[in-house]
Amino acid sequence: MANNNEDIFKKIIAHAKEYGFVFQSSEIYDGLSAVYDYGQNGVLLKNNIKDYWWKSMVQFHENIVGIDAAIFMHPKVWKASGHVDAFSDPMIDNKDSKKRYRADVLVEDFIAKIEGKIEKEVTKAKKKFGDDFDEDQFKATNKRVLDNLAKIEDIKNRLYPAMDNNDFEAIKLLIEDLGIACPVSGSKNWTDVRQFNLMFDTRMGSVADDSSKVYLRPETAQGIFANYLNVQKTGRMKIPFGIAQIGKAFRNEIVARQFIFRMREFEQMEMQFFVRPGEEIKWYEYWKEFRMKWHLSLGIDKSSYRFHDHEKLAHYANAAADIEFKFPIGFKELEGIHSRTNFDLSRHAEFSGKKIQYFDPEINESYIPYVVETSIGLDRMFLAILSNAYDEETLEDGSQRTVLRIPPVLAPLKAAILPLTKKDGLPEKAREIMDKLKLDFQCQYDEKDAIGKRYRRMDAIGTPYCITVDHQTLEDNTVTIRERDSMTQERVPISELDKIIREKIKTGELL
RNA sequence: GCGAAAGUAGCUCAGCUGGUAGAGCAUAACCUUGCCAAGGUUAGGGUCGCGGGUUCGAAUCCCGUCUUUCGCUCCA
Repeated sequence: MANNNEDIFKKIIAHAKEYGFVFQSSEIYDGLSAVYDYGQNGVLLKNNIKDYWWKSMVQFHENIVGIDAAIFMHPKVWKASGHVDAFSDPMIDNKDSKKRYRADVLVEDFIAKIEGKIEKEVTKAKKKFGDDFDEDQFKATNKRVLDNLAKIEDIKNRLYPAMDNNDFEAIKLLIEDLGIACPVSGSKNWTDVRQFNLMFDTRMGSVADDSSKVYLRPETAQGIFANYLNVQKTGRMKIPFGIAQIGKAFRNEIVARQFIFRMREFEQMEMQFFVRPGEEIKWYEYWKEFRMKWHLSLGIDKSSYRFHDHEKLAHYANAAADIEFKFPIGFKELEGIHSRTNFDLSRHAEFSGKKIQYFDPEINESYIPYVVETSIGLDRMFLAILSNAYDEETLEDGSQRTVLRIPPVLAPLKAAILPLTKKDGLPEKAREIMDKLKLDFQCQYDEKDAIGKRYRRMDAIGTPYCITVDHQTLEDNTVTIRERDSMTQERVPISELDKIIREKIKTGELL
């Protein structure tokens, strides 16, 4: 069964490439690891997902507005958010146990062990000498203690300068010299010390010194927090209100795999909702429910979704849950709903020196707003839609077709216009219809190959409706409209087409 | 990052122990048919992932490298 799911996942990846949804980046140069491009159909699907999200969050909520912040931000933003410090530690791996440690922590643990030895000596001596025992004097005279203290001094004199200078070779050498072994495997078979900063950085301006270093944002949220005052003031926003954003973020993952599930460059759709302190849990519950409703509005089976409440909370959160989706690779995080307290805004107030406060006239009080965040991975949503839609159907006559049952509102193409034959004026008539419909819908005209084959081509990219122009069309201006999932056809007047398609697409749309 | 496997046309693959690359499907043009893919004719498309070595000669053997897949590890 697990194998079966893996196979399906592989098939979906192959299908995504074959039909122009997702290509590996720079494929002609052997590809770039964990970076992907969206193709001619992929970009349409992706844009439709964005649109569906944006409408439900911004257009349908009077108290939510959008922004589009730059990817570059002032470096201090990432100091304030904690991203710089949390991810600049030197790490070392044990090759036998495959465990990873902070290199400096390994050394400090070693120091702690020596300190433990000293402590033991002291306790022993205390027992021996009783009340007359002078600890300081003992430490200053006992040889074993002195040796150990000198050793600690020695280690510290090597460790801290090396840490300050990011001299990883020196740290590695220190670990080797001290003969530190892995607590799990007991082995001294270490990799080099490496720094894993999840943030990409680059230089701004021409001077290549440290002061011009800027990061590619590892999350879009900070662009919202940094603009909180701007938006609240210029938009005359009253709490509770939200700021939404769709945009790219970048994380230099050590291991990024599983197709577009984990990429180094990815896109988030986030909304930060600012609330009165004490009301955050109420809103947290509200957004959890609302976001789940949004997913279910696409008509995907309920059993494909579940909540996963976090037990271990991040430093900034007081409640957090994931919406997980049943990907072919198992239930995985698709969206996060987090109650972020006032951590971010307070930190930005502190680091920027600006007063980030909201005066709440209803309770006559000033406060730093609390934040409830909804954050969904656009690429993951794309993958969810794609893997849910993929179907290899065996028809009544025993033949097979591959069909993407993408919700019509998200489908790359809404309709295909197909003349039944290439002559008798049918192409001309079909072109007429195409020219009219393309003003409202993404359509494709196709006259190549047998009609059945053209239907299958459209099935493979998830086009929900095929409009076929036949000889009767020339007589009474009606066409057939063929539905992707049921493969049934109905005959309708050309003049009604745009209305009918609009109505059909609307089915299942949110709110 | 560690370990294992793989990489030949857009896709799926063949090419036996080294002798200078093939099929089916797909694509394009034309003909034929005309409501659920795969009729006919023709054409385009590959320095066999990349680099190096061995050899008279490498898709084939060796080394390195890149990418992918799986397992481990990581994932505020």
